[in-house]
Amino acid sequence: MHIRTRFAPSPTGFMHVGNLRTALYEFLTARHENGTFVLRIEDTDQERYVEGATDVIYNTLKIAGITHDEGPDVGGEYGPYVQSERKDMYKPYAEQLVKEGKAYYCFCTKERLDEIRKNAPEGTVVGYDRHCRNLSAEEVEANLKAGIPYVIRQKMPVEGESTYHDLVYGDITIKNDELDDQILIKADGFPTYNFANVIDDHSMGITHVVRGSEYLSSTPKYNALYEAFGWDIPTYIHLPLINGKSVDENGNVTVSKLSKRHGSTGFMDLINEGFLPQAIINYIALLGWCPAGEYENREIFSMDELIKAFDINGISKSPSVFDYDKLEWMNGEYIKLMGSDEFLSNAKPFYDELGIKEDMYALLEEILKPRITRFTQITEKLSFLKAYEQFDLSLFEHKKSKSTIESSKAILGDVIPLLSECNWDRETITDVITGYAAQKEYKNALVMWPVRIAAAGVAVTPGGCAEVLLLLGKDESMRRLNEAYSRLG
RNA sequence: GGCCCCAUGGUCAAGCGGUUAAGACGGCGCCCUCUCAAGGCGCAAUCACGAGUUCGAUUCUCGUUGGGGUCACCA
Repeated sequence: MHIRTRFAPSPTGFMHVGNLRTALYEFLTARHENGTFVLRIEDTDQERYVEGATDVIYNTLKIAGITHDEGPDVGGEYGPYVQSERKDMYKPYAEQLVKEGKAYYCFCTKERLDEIRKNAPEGTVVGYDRHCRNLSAEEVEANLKAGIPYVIRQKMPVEGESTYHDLVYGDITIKNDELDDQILIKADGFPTYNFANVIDDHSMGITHVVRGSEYLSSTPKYNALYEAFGWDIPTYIHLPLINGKSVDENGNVTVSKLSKRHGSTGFMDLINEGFLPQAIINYIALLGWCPAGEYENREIFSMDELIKAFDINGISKSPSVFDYDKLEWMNGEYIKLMGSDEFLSNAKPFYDELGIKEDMYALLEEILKPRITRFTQITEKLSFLKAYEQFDLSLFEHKKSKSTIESSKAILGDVIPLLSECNWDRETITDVITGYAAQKEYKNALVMWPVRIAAAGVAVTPGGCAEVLLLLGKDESMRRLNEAYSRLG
C-alpha cells in the first residue's frame, strides 16, 4: 500500500509547536513507508486571513526540514491544494447526499437554534432537534422557491453505536444518538471544515489521517460521511496533546494545553530565542513517541534517522509536557556536534556585534562550544571583553586557589613584567605563568586566579586565564592588569 | 454537565503476567580542574487508589479519584 498523509494547516501566520509536531509525524508516517506527504492549505476562513501567512508555513516546513511532495507551491496530481480554490466542488457532494436521502435542507434560523439551547435543562448541551429532517418534498420545494436561506445537514444514524479503530488509541465506540445532524454546507454556500476535510482527504487519496487527539471524539462524524458516500475510511492515527506546565496564583503547579504563558510556543519564536531547527524537531519528535529496537535509548536523531526509526507503535497515548530544560540540553548537544564552519556561521552575528576579529574564531569556538546551549548566549559570555568595571576587589579572594588580596597583589606585581615581555600566544603565556609558579613553588591556581580576575574583572569566564588574555589582546590585557594592580594598593 | 480519552520518578519515558521497574533531562554528590562549563563516576526519586482475575499483577477486568479533550452555520 502506498501511504499518503497530509498536513492541512490554516494560514494564521503562526506555527504552534503542537502543529509542527503533527506535521512532523504526518511526514514521518509517510516517509518511513516511502509514501507521499501532501501539504494542503485550509484557508476557507477569510476572516482569519493574514497577509503572508502561507509563507510562514512554507518557511517553517523548509527550515524544519519537513519537505512535502505535493502542495500549492510544488503542484501534484491531486490539486488544487489550496482549499479556497476548491470551494466549488463541495456543494455538489452535499446535494448528492440530499438526492440519496442521506442529507436534507434545513431552514431553521439561527434564532430558533439559539432558542433550543436556551430552553435546554440546566447544565445540559443539546444538539439540533432535527426539526427539518422530515419536511415533505413540497415544503422543501416551497421554501427553496421562496428563497429562504438554508444549510444542508447530514442525517445521522439515531440508534445503535459506532466503533472505529485508531492505530494509537485502539477501538473507540460511541452511541449514535450522540451524533448531531451535522451541517455540511453553510448558509453562505461554503462547506463546513469537517465536510471539506473529508471531501479533500478522500479526493486527494489520503490513506492515513494523522492529527491531534482533540479529533478523537469527532471522528465518528467523519466516518458517517465516508459511509454515506461509500468511501473507504482512512487509517486513523491520533496523537496525544502537548501540554505546558505553569504555576497558578496559589502556587499550585498546573498542566494545561501548551500556550503562551508557558513560554514560546511558536516555532519562529523558539528560533528567535536561539533554538536550532534540528534540535526543535528532534525534541518534539520525542514528545509522544519513543524509539525502539536498535534506536532504543537514543536521544539525538537526524531527520534521516527519524525517518528510519519512526514507528507508529511507539506513539504514546498520554499527553506530554513540553520541557524547555530538555530542549535546552538538546540544543547544546547539537552545538557540540557542529563542525567549525557551521559553528562559525551561527556565531558570526554575535561576534560581529562585539567586533571580534577573525583570528579569534578558532579559540572562541573551542571555549564557547562546551559552554553555550544557545548561540544567543555568546553576547553575555563574552561581555567581559567590552566591559571592564571597577569590580569588587574581593573577587581576588578565592579559597580553593588559596588566593587572597595580598597574594594577588604580590603575584600580579611579579607577573605583569614577565607578561609584558612575552609573546602573545597561548603556549608562551601558559609557560610564563606556570614557569613562574614552579619557580616560586606556587600552585598554578594561585597564580592564574588573580591574573584571570584582573584581566576579566568578573568571576566567571569562558576559558581560563591564558584564553582570557588572548581574547583581550596584549595591549588591553596589560592595561587591565596594571589597573587592577594599582587598585590593589 | 453528557460523551470520549489518558494515568510509571519533577519532566520525557521503556515495560506489553514473574525484572534488583531501563534510559534521558533536571536535581544532588564525587572526580577532573585557574573560574564556569564540558567530560567521567555515583546517588536520590515512579508504578494514583480500591476491588477482582491469577500460583503471581506496574502489566488483564471493573470501580474510584485525578487530568485532558470534545460537545458551533470556527477551523
